[in-house]
Amino acid sequence: MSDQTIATKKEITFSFPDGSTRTYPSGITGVEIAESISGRLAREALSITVDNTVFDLHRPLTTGGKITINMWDDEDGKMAFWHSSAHILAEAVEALYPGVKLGIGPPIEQGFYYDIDFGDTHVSSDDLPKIEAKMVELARQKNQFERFEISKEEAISHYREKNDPYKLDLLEGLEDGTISFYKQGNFTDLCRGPHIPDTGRIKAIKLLNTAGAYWRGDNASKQLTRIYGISFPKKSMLDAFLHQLEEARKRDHKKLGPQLGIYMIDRMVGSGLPMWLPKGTTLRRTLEAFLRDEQIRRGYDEVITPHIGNLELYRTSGHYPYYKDSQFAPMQIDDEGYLLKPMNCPHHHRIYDNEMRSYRDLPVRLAEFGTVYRYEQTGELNGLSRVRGFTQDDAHIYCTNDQLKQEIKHCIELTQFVFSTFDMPVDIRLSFRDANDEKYGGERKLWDRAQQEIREAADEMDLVYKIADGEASFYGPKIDFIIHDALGRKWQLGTVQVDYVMPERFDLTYVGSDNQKHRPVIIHRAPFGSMERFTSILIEHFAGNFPLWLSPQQAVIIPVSEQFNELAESYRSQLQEIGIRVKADLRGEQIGAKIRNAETNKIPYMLIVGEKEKENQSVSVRKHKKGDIGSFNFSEFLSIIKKEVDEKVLPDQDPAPQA
RNA sequence: GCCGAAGUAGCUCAGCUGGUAGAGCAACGCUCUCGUAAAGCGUAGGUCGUCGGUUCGAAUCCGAUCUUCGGCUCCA
Repeated sequence: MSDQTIATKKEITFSFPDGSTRTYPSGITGVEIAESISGRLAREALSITVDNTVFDLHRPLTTGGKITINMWDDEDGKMAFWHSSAHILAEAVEALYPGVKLGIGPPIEQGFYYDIDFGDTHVSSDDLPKIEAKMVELARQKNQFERFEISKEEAISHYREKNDPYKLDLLEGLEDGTISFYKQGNFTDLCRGPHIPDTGRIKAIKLLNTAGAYWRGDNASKQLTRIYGISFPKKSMLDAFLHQLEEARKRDHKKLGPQLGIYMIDRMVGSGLPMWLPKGTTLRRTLEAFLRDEQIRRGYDEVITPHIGNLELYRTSGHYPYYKDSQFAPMQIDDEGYLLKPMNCPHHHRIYDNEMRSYRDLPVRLAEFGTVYRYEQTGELNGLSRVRGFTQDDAHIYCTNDQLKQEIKHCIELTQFVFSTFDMPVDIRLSFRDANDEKYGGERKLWDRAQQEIREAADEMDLVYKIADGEASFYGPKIDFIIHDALGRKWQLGTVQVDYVMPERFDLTYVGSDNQKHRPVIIHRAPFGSMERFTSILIEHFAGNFPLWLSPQQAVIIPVSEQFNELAESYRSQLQEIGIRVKADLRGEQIGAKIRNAETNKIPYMLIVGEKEKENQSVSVRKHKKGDIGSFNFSEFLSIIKKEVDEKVLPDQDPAPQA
């Protein structure tokens, strides 16, 4: 960069996001540009982006281009803010723990962290308030972030002197002439930047937790202490963030799941092996029925395959011994090795190969809710979302190369339909191969064609997508669906993957119109991914307040007193008759207690019956979280509730029946 | 697997520097027969995750181990 060049009389022109352009003398800084527009802009600006490169606001600019002055709401602004916060964290730690060695301290999606080698000192979350207080003190000093460039040689001797092996390791990968340092207060760090103008912008700081993290993410190298934190330009933003955290904590499926009777994990059965309780099973079977019906409508055939398979099957697929470390050890049966199945595909491939396939039969779409077992490391297990035994909503589509594009479209369409039912927005990522040919199997020519067709399919469906090079699986490119839940968190769920490798390995063929054998291509797809993981996300997405069609118990009948138990029973059987999951609460409790009980169990409908209802065959309806919605003729209510189930109405868009 | 934290009644939690466990809710029994988020009284319930050590004495101190939580690594 030539920004060190003293500004000449040259003029440079910037174009702003609104399309307007302005001309300034070369060497002008971002702050000065902001000031020329408004004082408030200058006060709140955090960084400036020129033609996709982000600069400090105090950096003299010598080339014009498209600029954005980044505020808190701009991604580039926020990243600079959190990056600068990480520097303050490091400054505070250096002040409190002299002699520590610093690793890296980047901004992340929500906040920042710094990896630090504390030597023999143990730092735990108990120490965070102290560090946090120091950070606040340093932030208040309003120290400027000063940038300077130095030679690689100087940088190396600086860190030799400080005896910091991590920074020296980082320096090795850097070119001379591109090395910059940033200094604020008493702290200097090797850093590419950019940073916010001064520490005073940071008004609220919270250190969240500590964790071990391997240097450079390599589990063979030393583990450093990572401190996570977040910071904001306003105290109120921190409060809102903490409130959001609290919300997420309340929705935690590990808490809500067992509480609502969805699942349990029992140490005698084994960790990572969840058991679906009756209510959870109802929920899961309802989800499965939903997807199964859609699949049948779309020409899938359902199959069922065993939970174990001969080791030979997995040698053929290549999964054994390649994934040996993440599988349960094979068992010996009559001199042969058997494996608890880690995926369903090989079984399905053998079903495909069971008969002679003609091009007229294709595509063959085999679907199975197939349970698989994988050995996950103990530290990885997490409620329902990371387990050792789970069920995939798996399917394999065997088709010709000419059918591929159409089939990809079908899969995308099904996946989108599924997520729209839950009102979950979806991001689409096309995961393609990168230049490292070593990583991939199958013919390059076929890959290129598949990637082309995936892209065409996405374009023809007017999808908005991102392309991620290097994210493909080893056997083919794929489309990943990343959904957003009600709290705005992102989860990668469904995938649609193209596979050229397995047809070769299993020698799968079909007879073409030319009477010659041809290779089919396989699409692996799973909209939910895994029933366990998807359920965990559903629980958190809805905070346990499931839409009526998914609720394990859809209604409870509450007689005002025991005198009306008979009426309650009669209503219950009529509701059950039309397929509603309903119970009558006939306990000798008071009505308020029964209602409270139903509310805490998140039962969508509470139907109160007493004298009035007995007289005119009506029902007083109370909705979960909404309260009393009035009285209905009972037979009228039957059709209302039936309709709500059939239409899969979501809790929020709920057109509450008017009394 | 690695770093850090935590495990007391079904649940939520109390139990100070060692003196052998306590509350609320839930459960069960009785009374109340009740109109939209907790009726009253009573009963029962714990070898304080497990094993070992220190001590006259351990929920409390030490060690090991298991499980869970927050991360790291991994994820066909």
